[in-house]
Amino acid sequence: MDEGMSGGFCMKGGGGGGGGAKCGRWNPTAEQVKVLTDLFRSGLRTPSTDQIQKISSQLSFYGKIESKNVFYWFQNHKARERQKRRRISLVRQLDSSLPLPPPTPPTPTPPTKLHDHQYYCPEGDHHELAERERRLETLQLFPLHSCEEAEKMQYWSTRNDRRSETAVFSHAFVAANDCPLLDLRLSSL
Amino acid sequence: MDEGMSGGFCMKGGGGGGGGAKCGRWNPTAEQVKVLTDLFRSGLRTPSTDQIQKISSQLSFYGKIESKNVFYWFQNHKARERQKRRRISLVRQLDSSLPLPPPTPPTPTPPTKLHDHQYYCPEGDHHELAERERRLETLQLFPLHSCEEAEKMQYWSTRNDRRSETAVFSHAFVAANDCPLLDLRLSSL
DNA sequence: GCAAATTAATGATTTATTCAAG
DNA sequence: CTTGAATAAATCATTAATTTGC
Repeated sequence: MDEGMSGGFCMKGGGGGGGGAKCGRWNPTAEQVKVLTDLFRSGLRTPSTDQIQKISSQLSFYGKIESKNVFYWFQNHKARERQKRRRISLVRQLDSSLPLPPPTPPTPTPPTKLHDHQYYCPEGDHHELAERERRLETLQLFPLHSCEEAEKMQYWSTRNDRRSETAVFSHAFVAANDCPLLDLRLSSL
Repeated sequence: MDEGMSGGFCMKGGGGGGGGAKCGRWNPTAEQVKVLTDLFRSGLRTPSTDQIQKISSQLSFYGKIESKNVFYWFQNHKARERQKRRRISLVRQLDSSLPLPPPTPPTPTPPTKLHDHQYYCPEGDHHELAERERRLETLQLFPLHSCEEAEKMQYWSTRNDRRSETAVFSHAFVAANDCPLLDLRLSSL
């Protein structure tokens, strides 16, 4: 069951920089994860090559890391988030977990406290997600969990802004640690 | 902003049967809590509307209760279990800073085409830390036995396979009590 | 022993995300 | 790019435990 401490890093013996074996799998540090998560949460979904290199470079400060690790991390994280959402939607396709206005007609006292909050989705007229969803069903084994463990910081986080991209980088790093605070802006390339 | 008023809803009038008295908020009975807890432990995390209604209906046997109470209970319980788990899991990242092998590949990776499609799949074993983290939490959460099955069943029970749902529910109730041994199967609705 | 005051649990709301659709 | 759907996290608020003084 153990993750396999891996008697030691086998390193990718194969082709230079190519043959990644299961031996020396990247094991991100907490700081690295935090930075990546913050970047993701800040809107970064598919970093460009340049961005990946910068990120990787800066993250190497915290520990061993390669560009591809960054690339994979984003790809996996994005995919996993999607799957999670899909599964949840599936589970509640026809329903809506909610305090729901009791379908039970005879409710002597319709609580005034029952504000029309979020939950509310009576009809189950979901789109034709059925197909793919049904297939996903069998694939899902575990509930869900996200590595969103970032502390709640006052991110203005404007995903739309192009500036945010650069700002995001700095910010993420600042949040992660107070050490390097490097600049990953493309302009600084 | 408008904080002062607080909830400001001492809504009374009690629900149907209840009679006035403590109507500020639901006060679950021991039996109700036991059933809910067993359902949770059986893997039920986000009950559907139908499930909520059934649970609520059956739990009303023990005392006053509403659907939303069930909904909130699961929300809170799930969140607080996770929270508890998070507190404990401060131990991680044991090998964050390894001396890393001397021969750092001169060409970590010339990712010139990251955006096109797959980077380059070495072995296929590239997962991020999220997986490890998730597994850890899962194990800690259900140290007793495999709850994975229950969860799987839960997800499967969406629509195609109702037997699973039945199984989960029956299981929970059987374990929960010694009294009514109620049946929450959809078919029994 | 009881009751007011204080603390701990936990039910109920609000807020901030994320992905998806238009 | 904007809006919709649906949480999960964070927070608020009330009830039950308990502590303390008489």
